[in-house]
Amino acid sequence: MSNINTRELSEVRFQKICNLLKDKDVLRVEELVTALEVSPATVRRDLAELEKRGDVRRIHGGVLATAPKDEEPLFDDKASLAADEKQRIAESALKLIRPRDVVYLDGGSTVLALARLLATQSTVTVVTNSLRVAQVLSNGGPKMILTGGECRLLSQTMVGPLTRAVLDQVRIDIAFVGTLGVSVDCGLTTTDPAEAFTKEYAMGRAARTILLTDSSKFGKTSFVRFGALDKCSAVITDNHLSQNERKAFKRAGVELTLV
Amino acid sequence: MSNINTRELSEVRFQKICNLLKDKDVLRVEELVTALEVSPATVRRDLAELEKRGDVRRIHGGVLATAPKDEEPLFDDKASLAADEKQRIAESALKLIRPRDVVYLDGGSTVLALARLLATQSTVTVVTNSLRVAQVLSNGGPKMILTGGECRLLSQTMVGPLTRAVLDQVRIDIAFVGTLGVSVDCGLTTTDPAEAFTKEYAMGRAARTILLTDSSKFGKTSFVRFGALDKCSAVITDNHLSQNERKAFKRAGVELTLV
DNA sequence: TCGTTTTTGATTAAATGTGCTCGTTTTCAA
DNA sequence: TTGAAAACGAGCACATTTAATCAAAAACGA
Repeated sequence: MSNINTRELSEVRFQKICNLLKDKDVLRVEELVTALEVSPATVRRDLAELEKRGDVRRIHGGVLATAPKDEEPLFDDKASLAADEKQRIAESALKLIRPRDVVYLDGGSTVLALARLLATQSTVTVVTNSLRVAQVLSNGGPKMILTGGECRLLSQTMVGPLTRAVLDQVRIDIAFVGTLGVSVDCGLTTTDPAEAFTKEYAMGRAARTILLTDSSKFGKTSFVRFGALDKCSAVITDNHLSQNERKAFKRAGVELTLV
Repeated sequence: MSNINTRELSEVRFQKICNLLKDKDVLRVEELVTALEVSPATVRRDLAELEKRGDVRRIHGGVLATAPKDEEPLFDDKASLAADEKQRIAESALKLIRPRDVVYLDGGSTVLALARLLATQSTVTVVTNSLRVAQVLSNGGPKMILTGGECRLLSQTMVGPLTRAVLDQVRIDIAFVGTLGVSVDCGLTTTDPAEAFTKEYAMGRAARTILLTDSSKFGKTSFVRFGALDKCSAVITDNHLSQNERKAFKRAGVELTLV
């Protein structure tokens, strides 16, 4: 009576599929058939359900993990992806800050690494639209001004036209911004229009803008553009950047700092 | 005398099911039948009850442990004091909010309790200058707008003239503010001038202002005044308020709601 | 003791999940 | 562009699970 009971519950399969997708971000239906020991029809039904939930993205012949690369990582990334690179980039960026500078810090994990380094400074003033930066600096350190604005859950930032109200009233010496995509063709891009608005506006208010981004973002293009490359006084990234990309950006007249 | 107590009370079974789910986060109905030595019908009835309580999630063929909700590492200092009173005050305040209201939430632990109750609402819009409120609502819930401004470490709020920039651009239906002192003579008082400025400014922008404060603040006077009592449409406090204070405020024409 | 209420177990019809077949769509190479 | 192979979705049959209903057993109060 319980010999057929070896069959798993559907939720367990869902879980397994998601775990398999963490190791290998594309799976064929046939692979899942052998891995889960169920029929192709069941695999397809499972994938349809998971797609409906937004956990995977189906393609002909298989399935992709959602959030391939240019999607925004959820705010639990902390020290996960390229932590070493982000740390080195942040340390390099710190050298550009002078005493008593007013520093703008954008959302994004690389900029957040810079915020951690600033926690012990006290002469600079930090202006930020990032709640995570605010959290890092909320135990003391530099004087901090928040931009206000509508709160965007995914990135934990304050974005949109309302941010202009505060930004209009401050002077920014140096702005550090991150990005989800940077390419020679499209410049700087991100997913959310309101987020893009605030990035662009803050850059416009700053005497200098420094782009901080790990090399994986190069050549990527996201949804909304928030500026051309020439808006950046400098670009700091890690030394895993491919030769092709280095040449392309060099031709475009962008000065790269690789750390 | 319990002659043949072969049967357990249902609550005992509930407990056992929950314990089993801690070891193994998915269980078949069949497993529970053998583990608890009851009929499938009883198991299903138990699961239905546990699901209604929110302790488990049923699926076809079995049951899942509910997602272990991320516990807030919230470093609650004052929030633990008079927690019951604050909770009751917050619950009473919640009734004053109508669907689609724009709600202003001030800093302070009593108002923070109200924010927690609003975390499941989605029709209201929250405007706040409190980073703690932002943290509570950062996992979803109502649309949230932050005022921006200078960050005050002690209270984890955004204060000062810069908050005006955003506040000027929003309409507030109902504002909930806390205080450090409330007295018939001096009205509402707090320690920090910049904090006082923002409280007063937000109150001026709101159609209605509700003061939420536990009874220990009555008769106290702090450093900076941020408004008279008649600026509040209502005052909600706990029922430990002394008779003397009740009379004094009644004479001053303030309507108190005691919970 | 009796009658009532609550809980449990059994029965049955409805709902759900799975694997199969079959016609259609997509992909890839000629 | 065209044709073959692979992949897909829809419908069907079969097995399992579930909800609804009812009867029996136990607990309870008088």
